[in-house]
Amino acid sequence: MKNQTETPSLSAAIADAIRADIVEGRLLVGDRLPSEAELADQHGVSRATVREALKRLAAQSLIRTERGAFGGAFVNHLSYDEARAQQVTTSTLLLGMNAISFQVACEARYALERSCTALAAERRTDALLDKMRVEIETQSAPDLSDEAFCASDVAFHRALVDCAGNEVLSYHLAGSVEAMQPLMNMITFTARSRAEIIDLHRAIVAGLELRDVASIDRALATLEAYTITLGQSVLKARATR
Amino acid sequence: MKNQTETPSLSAAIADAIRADIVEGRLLVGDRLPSEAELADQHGVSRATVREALKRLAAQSLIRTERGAFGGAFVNHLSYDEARAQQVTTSTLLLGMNAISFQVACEARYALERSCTALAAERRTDALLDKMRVEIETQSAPDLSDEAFCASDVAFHRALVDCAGNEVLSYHLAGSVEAMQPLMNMITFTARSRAEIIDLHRAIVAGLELRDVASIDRALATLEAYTITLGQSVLKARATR
DNA sequence: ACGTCCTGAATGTCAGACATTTAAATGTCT
DNA sequence: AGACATTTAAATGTCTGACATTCAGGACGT
Repeated sequence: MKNQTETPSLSAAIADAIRADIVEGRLLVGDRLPSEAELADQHGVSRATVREALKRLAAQSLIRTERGAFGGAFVNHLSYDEARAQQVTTSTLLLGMNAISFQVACEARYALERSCTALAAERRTDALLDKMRVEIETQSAPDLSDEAFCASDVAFHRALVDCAGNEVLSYHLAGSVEAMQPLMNMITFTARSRAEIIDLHRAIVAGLELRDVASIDRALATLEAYTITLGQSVLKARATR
Repeated sequence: MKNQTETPSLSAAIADAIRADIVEGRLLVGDRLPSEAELADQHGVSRATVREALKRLAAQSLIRTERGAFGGAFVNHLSYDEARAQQVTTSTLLLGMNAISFQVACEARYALERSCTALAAERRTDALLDKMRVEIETQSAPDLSDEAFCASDVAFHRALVDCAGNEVLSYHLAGSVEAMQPLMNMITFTARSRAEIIDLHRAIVAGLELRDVASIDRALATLEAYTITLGQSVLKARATR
């Protein structure tokens, strides 16, 4: 939690101080921070500087501000959705900026996803199985765009991880799956490859229904290998272009 | 990526616009943004508003600013360390704010961690095994504080996930393990429980050395069950207090 | 009792100023 | 020509004071 060996800007320092108050429990969810003018007084800086600090915290969804009488900055209740959205933004950028091979990213993604299979087989509900079947139907439409196919694919895997019935696990896994979407979007899915993927999706649903962990793991491993070959063919095509 | 159904503040809107430019590739790593004065002109707002927008982006490590001549705001290269630090902050807050049972968090953590065992057994290096042995030594010191024990525990598991030799996987797993640390810190480790944990750590190292995936998984499952009982005893003690 | 207006406190925005930092241009000496 | 000192300009960081906007709650009148 320490950085700034060089010129620590005041607004960053104030943001760090308030962030520590929140993370370490001195400020609780719903608490109201002092007004900008009061914070400026307390820290001996101008209101503009305090505002920059507050905007930093708002960007991390740590606080929320309300206008009007008895408004102000409040410690925000971080929901799973907000947290996942931030995680996805960060992970997406990380993948996009670090010259990560498609293979490595894919390997990580499916290794993570397999961590839900045992729990998912045990706890899957009919509602989630139905959702997965609906997505398979969607994916089977012949005139579906690549983007829509990818989106449905994400929704399918999202439902799979939700089967584990563990919100924390869902949060982590859904985030890592969604973060892969930009990489997946570069793949053009032929009718042939879509059929292959849909077959594996059906195998996953069947495995969940039978509570057969091994068959789910097998389907995911096959899906991983197949996705990697698809990705490599894209890269090869790009190289010879 | 859409929000603000209500009063979209200008600084938030400008931040969203620039963020989209970065995420969607119109601004590349290292690119310099226009100066604050130019951005203010372009968007028809004051410099203060632009600065608040830039601080939001800086809080997400999307940009970095440099002072002086030919300084400015540059699209930041997001490193694994920065990304993990953010992920940890977000996940820690999420766990702290959502009344998550220790059991659920623990279940998720170990489910995730087991996703690295197959690759780790295959790819573990002597250097990482040595690091894990050093941490076991550290944990064996009788006069170690609970915080130091937890810190060494995190370092041990960090080395374990690094054994998988996949940076992306390490990023996700290390983040989820570190995010658990505040919850782990509430446990007071007796000499007895430390010995138990250290034994399991030894079993993990032995399993890695023999490339015996099943024994690693077994040790992790035992560790999970044991950690959950420790956590529950803390909660029980707290309830009767 | 009920709507209307007013008021006060807070955030959101603006304009202009000054301080500080830093690389590059310029000048100066050997 | 080369090494060093100085100036300069562009940029961020900060401060000040002002005004706009929002909104709960009270005062007021009907």
